[in-house]
Amino acid sequence: MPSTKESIIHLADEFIRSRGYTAFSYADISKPLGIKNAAVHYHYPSKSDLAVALVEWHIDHFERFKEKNESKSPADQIKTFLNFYHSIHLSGKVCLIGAFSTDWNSINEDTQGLLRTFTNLVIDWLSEVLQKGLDTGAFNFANAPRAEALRVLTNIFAAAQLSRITDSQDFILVKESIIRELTK
Amino acid sequence: MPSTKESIIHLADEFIRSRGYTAFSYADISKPLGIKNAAVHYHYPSKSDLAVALVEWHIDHFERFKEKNESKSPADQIKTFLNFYHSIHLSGKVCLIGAFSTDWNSINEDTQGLLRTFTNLVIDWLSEVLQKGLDTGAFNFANAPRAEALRVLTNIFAAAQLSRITDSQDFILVKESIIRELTK
DNA sequence: ATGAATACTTATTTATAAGTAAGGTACTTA
DNA sequence: TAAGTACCTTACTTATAAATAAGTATTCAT
Repeated sequence: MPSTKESIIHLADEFIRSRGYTAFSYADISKPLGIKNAAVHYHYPSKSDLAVALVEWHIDHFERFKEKNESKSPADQIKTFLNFYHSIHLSGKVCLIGAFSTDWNSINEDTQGLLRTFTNLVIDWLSEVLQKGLDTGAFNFANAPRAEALRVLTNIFAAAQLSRITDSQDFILVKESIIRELTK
Repeated sequence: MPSTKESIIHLADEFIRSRGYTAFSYADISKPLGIKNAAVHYHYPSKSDLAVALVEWHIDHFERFKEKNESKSPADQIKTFLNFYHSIHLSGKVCLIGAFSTDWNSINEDTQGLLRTFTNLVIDWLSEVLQKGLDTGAFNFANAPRAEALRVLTNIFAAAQLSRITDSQDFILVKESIIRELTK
């Protein structure tokens, strides 16, 4: 059973990634938990403390994701990564990077700094996996690894955003074309 | 000299694309114009009326963009489109699609519907230009036109978002790799 | 000259947001 | 057993948001 503190983070994640950082309040969190908003302030005194804790949670989560998948082939690692975004798409949300990138001017410097760390962690991991796939002949691309990583990342996170609007097969079109292009 | 009504739209565009829809208020708009917030309500009774008007403005603007560039070659049309996003990147903002896609659950149905129209307008235009470039031999890609259009669009709008976070050459890396891939 | 439309202001309402001070309860450790 | 400490509630403050009702000034057509 998750602690109140964990439940708060979980709900904050839900709201930030479905409505945006400025669009949710402590009342949105306290109500479903059956507590008062002052209790949320007890665990996270300010909204930016909550934002910081959320990014930290995602950093931890991503580190575990890396470890869990490090023995897989580059192709399978990329597929697992894209499947993670597929589940985001199915939930109707966007990813943390997508959410906070548009909320950039509404978050404080600490959150911005941690988000930069997190984003570079993802880009660096993608670069490494793509490079490895290039070395083993599993992938085929002409870009520098970081450029290719950026293209994959921007494609997939923006696909999750765009497909909220067009409400179509667009996410799947993008996802499949990423795999096709990398392995062609 | 722009009318008050035009200035309001312009400021709303600034705020929505730099901070997000939920993060700005009528006071943010009325103050720099030297008017009262009730005057903003006079022109746009509710915030969603303002959102609808803004999307309509972007639709008009995009139609004019299409007309102005229709005589150009496919390669130049794509470059002009990417340069438009480059100016968004330099201004530190994101595009309308990027902004409203993360604010999706905070905007009303009318705005959602118009935004869907606008987004498909952009995707359809990109598809056509890409197809024409394929026919004339200027471009080279294996995807269906819509899939290729989606990849270009998601790459460039997410690059504008991502480069707010990483604060680096990442936007330019993505932009140049799009052109390189299309014309290789 | 007048009445209507346009473009506002003044003044207010209602609701919600973020945050805090002070207190209560229960469990825990010296 | 007394003092912490963790985890809350009650009750409040301060600020801001969206929206509206009613009034004012200016222009413009008849």
